[in-house]
Order: sequence, then C-alpha cells, then structure tokens
Amino acid sequence: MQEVILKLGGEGETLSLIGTRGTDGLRKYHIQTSSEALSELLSESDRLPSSKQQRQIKVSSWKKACDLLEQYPSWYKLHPIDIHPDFASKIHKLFSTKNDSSIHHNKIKDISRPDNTSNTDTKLHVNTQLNSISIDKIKELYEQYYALIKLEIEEFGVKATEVRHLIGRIGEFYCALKVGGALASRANQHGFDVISKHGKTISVKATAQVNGFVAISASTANLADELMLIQYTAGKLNIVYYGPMEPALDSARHYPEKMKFELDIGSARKLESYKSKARL
DNA sequence: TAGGAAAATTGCCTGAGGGC
DNA sequence: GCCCTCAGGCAATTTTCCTA
Repeated sequence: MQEVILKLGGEGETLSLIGTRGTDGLRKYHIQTSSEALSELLSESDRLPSSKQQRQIKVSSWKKACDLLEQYPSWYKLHPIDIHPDFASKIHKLFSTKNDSSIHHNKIKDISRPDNTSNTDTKLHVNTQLNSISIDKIKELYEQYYALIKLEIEEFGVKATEVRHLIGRIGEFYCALKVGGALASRANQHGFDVISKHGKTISVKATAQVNGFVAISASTANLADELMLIQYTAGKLNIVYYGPMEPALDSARHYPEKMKFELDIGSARKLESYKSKARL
C-alpha cells in the first residue's frame, strides 16, 4: 500500500516522497515526481544527472529517505501540498534544518492541519485514518472497558490513576460516542484520537487526576482541530473541556524546549465555563 | 539481513515550593 | 489548606543504529 509521506509542488508540478508497505509490514521510501518538467522549477544545481533512475531507488530508513529528498537541494522552497500526520514532526524538523525557518513553519502549519478543506489530498488522507469500527461496536467496547475499570478499582483496590492506559482508551470510546465519530485508525495515533462525523480531528485526553494537568505535545498539537478533556471521578466520566484546540493551547503553559504544552485541569474547566457563558 | 541495544517520543503521575 | 507552577520520573512504544 502506498502512502504520501510528503508532497511538495509548484506551478502544477509535484515532488513526492512516497512510503510503501511491503508484505513484511516494513515501509520503504522513494521519490516520485509528476513530470520531468519539475526540474524546470528547481535550480540548476538541483537537477539530477539521471533523475529517472534516482526516482526508482527505494530505501528502508527515514534517514535515507531524507537523503533522497536532499538530491533536490531546493526541495524545501516548494509549497507543501500534503504531509502524512505521522511524519509531521519529522518533516517539521527537516524544514527546521533549512535556513529560512519562517517560511517552512507557516507552510507546515497550513498543510498539516486536517481542516484545510481546500485540499482534497489532505481530506482523503484523513479519511484513510478512519477506523471502520461501528458505533455499536464502540459502545460495546466502552461498556467492557468501563466494567474492567470498575473491577480494577472497586474489586482489586487499584487507584484510578494506575489504570491510566484503560482510562485513556475508554476516553477515546466515550468521545467517539459523544460526537458520533470514528476512532483513529490505530491506538496511539499521533496528534488525534477521534475523527468527528464532520471530519474534525479530536485529541482526547482522559485522566483520573483530580488536579494537575494534561500534557499536549507541541509537535502534534496542530494535527487536532479540537480537544476533549475527560476526567474520571467517582466512577463516572465527565467532560471538563470540549472545544477548539487553539484556546486550550492559549490557556496552557508552553515549554518550547520540551516541545510540549501543559493544560491544567482547572484552566480547562474555566475555559469550558467561559464557553458556556458565551453561549448564553 | 536480522536481531538486539540504545535513543527518542508520548502520555501520564508525583512532589516540591510559593502565593493566597 | 488549597491551588498553581514547575521539574522530574516512569512506562510503553517506535525508530534508529550497530553488530554478527
């Protein structure tokens, strides 16, 4: 199965880094261009002596894939059309190594947000992230997880915070049921956990903490349109905050050096109450 | 090329310190 | 005492690199 890892373009021509999963599950990378005319868009030094042959080369590591891309020294000057969400942070880093960081930052921000509805490729890509599990199946899983968590806490005396992996997962089911959406294609999908029926990507943070905060990775935060913070207290799940990601990030502490945000549960609660008041 | 070790990433929790 | 800020640590998973 082929996946577009990075698609760059300009004036109708494209340069793509393609990933292909073999039967062994391993991903291999190669370069694909829409036409030979692309070389006209690149500087003289970018042109490869045998670009056709070059594009046939398949490599198995990300580092080597980057080397393939570097065969086009001005690749980063092209406009990003599509970025695979799982590779957003790596691509961001790759752009960061280039001199003109302001350009790359804005480009990445523009394209890596799945709500960029003007881009058909991105929409298609989000669709491929959807998990085909039906709502009924999610409901069934939710009930099973809920029973398991109750069993752990009430029968075995385990702290709710100790079953965080179960709470994190049930939070995703809860969110999917609340918004009538679908789960992301796999567990630990980077950046978001649920895709709403309107195509919005939602990052779900479920915690059993009473106070404290939830961490949001700065490298993947821009992949989610919305945030749903769920708290498990007294055997129940409650939505602390559900809304756009941006105001949540504005309310969170930012640690640029650690590439992460920390959103206090109290701040999220305040944000939700402001939102509710604004609706009145 | 395969297997294993090391490093990186992500999500989450705990606790110290300070202000109210 | 409670809340907030901040630092640090743990566990699981993924990726990269090295070696045989």
